[in-house]
Amino acid sequence: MPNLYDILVAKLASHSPVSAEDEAELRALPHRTRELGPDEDLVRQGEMPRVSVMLIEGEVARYHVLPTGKRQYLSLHLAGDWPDLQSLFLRRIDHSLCALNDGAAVALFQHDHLRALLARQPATAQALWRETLLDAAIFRAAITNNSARSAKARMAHLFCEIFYRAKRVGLVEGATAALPMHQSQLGDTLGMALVTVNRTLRELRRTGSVDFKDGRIFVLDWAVLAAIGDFDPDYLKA
Amino acid sequence: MPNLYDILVAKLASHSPVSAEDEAELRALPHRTRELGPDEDLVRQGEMPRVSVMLIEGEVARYHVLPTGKRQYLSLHLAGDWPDLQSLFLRRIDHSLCALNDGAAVALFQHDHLRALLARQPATAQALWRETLLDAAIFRAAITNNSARSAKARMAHLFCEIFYRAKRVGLVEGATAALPMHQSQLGDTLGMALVTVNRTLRELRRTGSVDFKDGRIFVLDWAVLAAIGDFDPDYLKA
DNA sequence: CGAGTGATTGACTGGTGTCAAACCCTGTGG
DNA sequence: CCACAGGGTTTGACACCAGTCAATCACTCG
Repeated sequence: MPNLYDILVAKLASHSPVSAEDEAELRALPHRTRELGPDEDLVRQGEMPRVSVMLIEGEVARYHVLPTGKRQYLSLHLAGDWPDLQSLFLRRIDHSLCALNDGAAVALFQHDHLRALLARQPATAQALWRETLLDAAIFRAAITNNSARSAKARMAHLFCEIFYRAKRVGLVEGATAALPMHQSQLGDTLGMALVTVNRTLRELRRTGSVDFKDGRIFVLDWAVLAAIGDFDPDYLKA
Repeated sequence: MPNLYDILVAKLASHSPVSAEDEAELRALPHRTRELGPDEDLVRQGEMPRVSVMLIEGEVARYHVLPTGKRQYLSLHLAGDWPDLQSLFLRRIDHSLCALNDGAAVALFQHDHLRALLARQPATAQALWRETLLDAAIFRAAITNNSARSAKARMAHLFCEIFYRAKRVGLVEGATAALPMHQSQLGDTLGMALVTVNRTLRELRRTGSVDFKDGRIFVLDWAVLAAIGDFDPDYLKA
C-alpha cells in the first residue's frame, strides 16, 4: 500500500502551495487507518463524526437514501480525496459514505488534530478549503449532467470524469481505470434504471470509444468519448 | 435597502460564532454595491473574478450553459448568500451568475481585502468556509432531487427549499416567498421541459398545498407539500 | 452440477419531450 | 378607447425515450 502521507502531500500540492514546513506538519499529523470491505459503510446519514477521512486505496462513494429505499450516489472518490471533509465544520452529515465493490483503505484524522493543524498552518487550511471547493465544482457538474444531458451523454461524461481524475493521480494503467461498480449502481449514480444503463452502455460500445466491464472503464477513443459526453475538464482544475 | 453589514453579520452568526471583534472587522470590510437588472449576468463562465459578492436584495442564480445553448440552473440565492465565494480560491469560475427576473443588488468585496481579513480572523475564515460547505450540501440535495425524484416531488422539493430558506432569513411574508422565475426557467432548474413544468404545476395546485404565479410561491399546506417533496431541511443546517 | 448474482434482451407501458395552437395579460400606438 | 403585438401560460395531439416486468444468458462459487 502506498504511503498515505505521500498521497496527502501530492494531492494538496497539485492545487495549492505546500511549503516545507506545511509538509512537515502534515506528515506529523496522527492518523489511524481502516480497511473497508466491498460496499461497507464508513459513515451514515445523520451521524456526527469526530474524524475526517482521506482515501488511500480503492474507491468510495457518497450517497443519499430516499424513503423508498432507493439510493442516489452523489460522488465517487479516488485515492487522495477527502470525501467527508465537510464534517469538520458541519455537525450532522447529510449523506452516507461507503466503499465500492472492491473495498477501500482510508486514513482517519481526528477533527481535533485537524483543527489544531489548520490553526497553526493557514496555508494548509486554504489547501483543504480548496479541496472542498473542487468537490463542490464536481457536484455542480453532476447536477448539469444528470439534469440536462441524454442518457448516452450522461454516461460518457461520467466515464470521462472518472478516467480523467484517475489519470491525474496516476491510477490509469494503459487506457483503463477502475470503476468498481455494477450496472445497477451506475444507474443509481446517473439517475437511470438498470435496464437503461445496459442499453446505453450497448450504444456507447457501438461507438467504439469506450467499454465498461468487470468494474473497469476502457477508453478506446478519448476524443470521441469526450465529444459524446460534452466533457470539459476545466471544472476539475483549481 | 437593508444594511448590508447587518445582513452579513446575521448570516454568519446564524451558523457560526461571531465575536465582537469579528463583527467589527467585518463591518470595516470595504465594499462596492451594484444593482442588477432582470436576468443580467454578474459573472460569466470562464472568467477570473477579483471580487466575491454577497447578495443584498433580490435573487440570483448560478448556471451552466451547454453547447446547444441550453441552460442548467445550479442554485438559487437569497439575501445573505455568497454565490461565488469559491472564486476566492478557484481561479477560473466554472459557471455563470445572473440576477433573476426582478433584478438584484449585491455587495462586492475584493479578494485582496477578504484574504487579508481571513488571515487576521480565523473564526471568520471558518464561518465563510462553512458557508461554502452549506452551499455544497444544497448541491448534493439538487443532485438527488433532479436524479431520483418524480417531476411532482422534484418541484415540490424545490418550492420547499426556497420557502424554507426564505423564511430563515426573514423573507417570507404571510405564506408566500419570492421566486422570480418563469416556468421555462423552472424547467431549466429542475431538468424538465416547459410543458412538463406547466403540467406538474397543475398537479401540485390540485393537491391544494401550493401555488406558484407571478414569480411567487404560495404555500397553502406546508405539511402536505413537504410530504410530496420528501423535504427534510437537515441539509440546510450547520 | 445446481444456486446465486449480475448482464442482457424482449415486450409492453407510461411519463416526458416535441410540436403546435389557443389563451391571457400588459403595454403601446393609432 | 380600442386594436394590435408580444411574452408568458395553458392545453391538446402525438411520438419516443426510458421505466417496469419478466425471461434468458453467462459466469462464479460451493
